[in-house]
Amino acid sequence: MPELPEVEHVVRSLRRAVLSRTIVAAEVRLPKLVAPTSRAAFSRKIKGSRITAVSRRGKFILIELQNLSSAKSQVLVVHLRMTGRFMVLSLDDDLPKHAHAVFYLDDERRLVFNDQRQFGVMRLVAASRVSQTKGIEQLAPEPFSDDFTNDYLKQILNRSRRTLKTLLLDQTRVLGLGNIYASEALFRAGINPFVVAAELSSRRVPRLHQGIRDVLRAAISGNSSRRLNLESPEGFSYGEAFGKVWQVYDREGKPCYRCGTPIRRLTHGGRSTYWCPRCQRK
DNA sequence: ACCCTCACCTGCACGC
DNA sequence: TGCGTGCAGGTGAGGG
Repeated sequence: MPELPEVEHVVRSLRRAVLSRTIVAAEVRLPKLVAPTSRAAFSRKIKGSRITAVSRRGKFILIELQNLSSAKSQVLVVHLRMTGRFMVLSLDDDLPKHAHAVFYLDDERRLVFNDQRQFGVMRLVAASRVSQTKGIEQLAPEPFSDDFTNDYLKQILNRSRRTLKTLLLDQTRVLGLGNIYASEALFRAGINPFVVAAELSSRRVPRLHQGIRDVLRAAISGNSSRRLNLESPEGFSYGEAFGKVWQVYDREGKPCYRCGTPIRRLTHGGRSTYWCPRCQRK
């Protein structure tokens, strides 16, 4: 589910909730979550580790662990995919239905990974190898870094015959957008989602660049204004609940906030694209 | 090298 | 009420 802003928010919440805690035991209940590592090996490696940092790269969550006995530093790399969630529960709380991993902390609490659709993945890697980890090594520059420039975006666009909407979902080209914010970024830029990337006129590239950064920034600050509380799992959801960031997504047939024209939706490749046919003419 | 389709899962909203 | 269909915030394998 989460796109970059939601992952960023999960990272900040994890820092508040579990930074400096030690994992006294780990229990994996869904083997494929940590495959090809066995559940036993995974638990053994993680047990007795202290959480020394929480960060992210794109949509990957990086939980840095210091092994107290061997002084070895490793990183728990987590991808939430569509429905993965972290929660912090007390020992008394019932586990939610899809709790696939439970980390017992040294303060009588449990960090729980819950994932209804079971797409999420977890991997332990040596700290020095995080950037070479499959999935991470090919990622595009962080959208707020100095490397994500208009020129970079222009080059990427020029090399592709795919539509803008499809290209924006490719994390190796543009990092951080998902199906919601790809539509939203294009709306903000006033650009039609079905334009072939290489055919976007040069003067529109900066607008797209701005649209991408603006929507991510707006979503991150919207999320931040309403804190994600890992301790009350029922108390939060991603997306619209966090602020009015969605201007076209899930608004088929409803009037465009800018011009009143009904928002349109098309599915291609099994994914919905939303746009305003007037504000985003070809 | 690129790009498309499908597969991975559960659950919900919808129409009949 | 039940059942079938389509859809859901993401990616990766496999094939053209």
